[in-house]
Amino acid sequence: MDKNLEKQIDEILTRGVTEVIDKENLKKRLLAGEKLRVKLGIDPTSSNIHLGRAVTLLKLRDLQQLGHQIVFIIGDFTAQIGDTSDKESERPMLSKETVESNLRTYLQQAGKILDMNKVESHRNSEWLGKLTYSEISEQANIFSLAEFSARENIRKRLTAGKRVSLREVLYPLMQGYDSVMIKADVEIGGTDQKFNILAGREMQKHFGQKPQDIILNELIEGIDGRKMSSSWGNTVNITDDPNTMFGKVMSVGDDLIVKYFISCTRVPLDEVEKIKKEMDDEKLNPRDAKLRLAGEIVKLYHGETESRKARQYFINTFSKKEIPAEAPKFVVKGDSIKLAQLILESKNAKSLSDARRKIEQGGVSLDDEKITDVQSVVTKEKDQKVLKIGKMGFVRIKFEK
RNA sequence: GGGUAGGUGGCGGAGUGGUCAAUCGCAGCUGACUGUAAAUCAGCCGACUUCGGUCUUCGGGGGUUCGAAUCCCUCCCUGCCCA
Repeated sequence: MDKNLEKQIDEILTRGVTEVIDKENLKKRLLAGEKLRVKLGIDPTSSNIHLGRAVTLLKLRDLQQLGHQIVFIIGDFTAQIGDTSDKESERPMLSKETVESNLRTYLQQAGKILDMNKVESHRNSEWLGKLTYSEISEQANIFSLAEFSARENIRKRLTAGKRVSLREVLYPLMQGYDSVMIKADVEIGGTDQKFNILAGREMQKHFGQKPQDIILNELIEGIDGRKMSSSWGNTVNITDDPNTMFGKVMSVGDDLIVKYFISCTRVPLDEVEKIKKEMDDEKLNPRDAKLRLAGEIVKLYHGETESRKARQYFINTFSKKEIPAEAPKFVVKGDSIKLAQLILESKNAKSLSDARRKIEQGGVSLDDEKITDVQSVVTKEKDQKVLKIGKMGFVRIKFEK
């Protein structure tokens, strides 16, 4: 047996993974060199792929590199139904147009991680839209109401007196039927998907197939420590520009460093272990570990050069508080402009009142000089000077006729 | 079908005729501090303003009143209980 392959497989089945069902079986099949069909359900409810979702995609990449067939199920049908997994409220149904545009951006972003030429993909509207009432009834008969109401997120809402629609209950059936249609060997997803993915096993058995194995990935916390989710606005998106991405990772709590290293990077595990140990022994400053982490993550999505630049930018602007060399330009037509207006137009405030507030509160400085007069006017003597708004906003002012 | 409770700012949730642009918590913003865009602390947190004020908001529409988120009518939506 190839020792190296076995090591790789072990890593696939453990790194950032919370649970594998059925582990023995899956490991055996992977070792045997079978080409497995690995399913990922994509829910085009939001177009941005964030680090949390990328955990799963990275795992798929590992599998793809071993020669397995990745199969995307695009939930264009289910997206219009709404999933309940780990949601505290009902998800809205989405229009066809939104789903389509989300999908396009999703696939483009997924291409940053996976070789999309080798990915097979299907839309579940292909088959779900054709099912008849009697077929749906047959499938619905596989499950009982008790199983559904026992799910934590459903039960919580039920006891809290929130509405749970019948429509939502159908969701796992659909996801499970997807597995049947593509004859999935393995399905991958976040821990929150456990129930839905397990439903796939039951469905497959019902239709005379071997039940799929399951890899459940760890869910990672967002920059505010809560679960990373688009609806919380605490995500690091893989399309974030290098500086933003770097900064967001730097703002993550210290206790998440190791978890991020494991789930969001492919830094060798023995190195991660070393970093953890050195931090525990206080030989390594968590800040430095985080600098490395941010660098690794940015490198994954933007490449080595950009990663190095982002690191330098961060150190200069936040640690040394320098004004960045490449602040975005803002062109002013004419000879002068009101400061508040300038802040608004350069998108550093959401309204004039907001801009005024920032000035009053001492958040605005021009050419290293704090300005607190709300009525200030910027004249063209300040051409090419840099305006700083808050901690992150920089604008180089350019006057033009 | 019967009963009942509701719909308030990004979210949660007070307020039940004037002192309400509306308590409070979360999110957000600014500052101080810090290795950090973390934590903590302080302030801010509808829009516009010549900083005196002005305008638009409490599910939609209509009404009563000097005056309504608060009272009445009507429409729409939702929860819960019973069938």
